[in-house]
Amino acid sequence: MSVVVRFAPSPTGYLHIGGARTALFNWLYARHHGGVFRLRIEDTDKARSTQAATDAIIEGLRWLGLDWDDEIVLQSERMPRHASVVGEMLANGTAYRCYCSPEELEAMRAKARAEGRPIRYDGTWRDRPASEAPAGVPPVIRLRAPQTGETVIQDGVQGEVRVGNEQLDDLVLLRADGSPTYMLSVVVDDHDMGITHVMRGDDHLTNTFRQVQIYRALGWDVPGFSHIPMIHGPDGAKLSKRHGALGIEAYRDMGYLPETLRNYLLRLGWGHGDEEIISTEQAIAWFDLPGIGRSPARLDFAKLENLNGHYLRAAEDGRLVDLVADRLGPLDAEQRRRLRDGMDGLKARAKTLVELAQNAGFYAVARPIPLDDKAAALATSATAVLLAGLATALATTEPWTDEAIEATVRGHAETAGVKLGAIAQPLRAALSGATVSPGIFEIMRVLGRPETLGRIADFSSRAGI
RNA sequence: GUCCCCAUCGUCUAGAGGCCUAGGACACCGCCCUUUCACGGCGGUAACACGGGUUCGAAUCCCGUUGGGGACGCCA
Repeated sequence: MSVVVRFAPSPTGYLHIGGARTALFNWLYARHHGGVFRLRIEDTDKARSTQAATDAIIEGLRWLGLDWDDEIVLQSERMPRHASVVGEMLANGTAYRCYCSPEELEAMRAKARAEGRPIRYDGTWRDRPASEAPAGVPPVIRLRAPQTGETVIQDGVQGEVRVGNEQLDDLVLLRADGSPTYMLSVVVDDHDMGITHVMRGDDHLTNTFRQVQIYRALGWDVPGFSHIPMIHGPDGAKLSKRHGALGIEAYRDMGYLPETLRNYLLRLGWGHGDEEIISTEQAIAWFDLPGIGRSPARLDFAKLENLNGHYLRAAEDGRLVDLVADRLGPLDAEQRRRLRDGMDGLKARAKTLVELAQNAGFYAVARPIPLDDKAAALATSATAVLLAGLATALATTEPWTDEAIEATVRGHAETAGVKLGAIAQPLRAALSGATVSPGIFEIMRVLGRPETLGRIADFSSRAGI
């Protein structure tokens, strides 16, 4: 049987990190099995759903590189179908009308809670004849669920999970206003879309029992289920905005690469021996249910950063120039050329694009370049004299390569009788405006002779020479 | 309260009864490389939650405890 899976977010917020992982797992599963990955927007809650959220989810999936197959299904457009299914259930007796008011239900729940019984609908209208229905009260439609025995699910991750049917109650399928509930909609849509395997967050595990009951009532085949553990914040508590329940676009803005997120999210709750750095191609080849863990995982930004550093170093220079340019503002051809030529030294020193852009700034500024406090402190008459001498030597250095430049600098340090470090730091300050930077020989090569000499001259005049 | 799930270094995990003196990665600490900071290399600290079983033998199986998490809506 070919695999058909789906990602079904509700557009009440952005694509958060847990949702992104669920989407990734489903996508990987589909691609691994040569199946189909579909996207369904569960927008039946009109009050909370927004177009902006839908757009953000779609944009997030695109950015992550998770492409879906076929048309996007909007659950709201399928409401007539949901209602008609309930009509059939009403006709064959697997569902019934309930006229309880919200107040009655609340009292029922409060009583059950007080008496330590399971909190569930007591079946008041399960067998009452329609003739007793109160006038003018629109009913909800409830599932006539089995009251004895147990409901069992074979979960691809959690194994066999069972619960006594007395724990479950007659859930609402259709609201008083005629709109379908989530429980009903998911089942009907998954069935109609031909979903063979449902993979979703652990928080849905207990919902699954109820959904299975709906499948049974309808006489439909039950799909496979796999419930993946949730992602917790660094402190082990539920993910909050403070930690990481941010939209995926927030991670993009923090300077993480999509391939980093794919790799990191994959390893959060899934493993393949000791493998850590896993390309997407490799992930598709390896991903399957048995590798998914059963316990919840915590978000670890330190590891995310480290991984991002890895992918930054592996990324193509041209692409990084574009990404950095997005953050630095409009760049001219010369600035882009410098960034590109200096990218090698730059990318080894950054964990995120934010850092990369920050560190690359000195290549893009015009003379005289700004110096930070530590760099400015190095601009003394002594260092200025040292650099002025170096500038003279640099004026005739040929060819303008790292090696030749290095030889000139080392030679000048020797004739001046100072250690390389004594000349290297002020030089770094003059060229980059900071005391931390890529290698100075590389910087000079990238900057070119005129700019290099110009920056040194600026530094000297700043020191009053 | 009722039900369900989970439990290996600080974190992510490897481990499917003997290969475990518990492996890898991140983080942390040393050392090396070195003009700074990184990168890289080498080394180190660090875990089977607890208590009972089962077994010749348990991180691995069973039961309980504790601790986390989740579900109990006319939300999804």
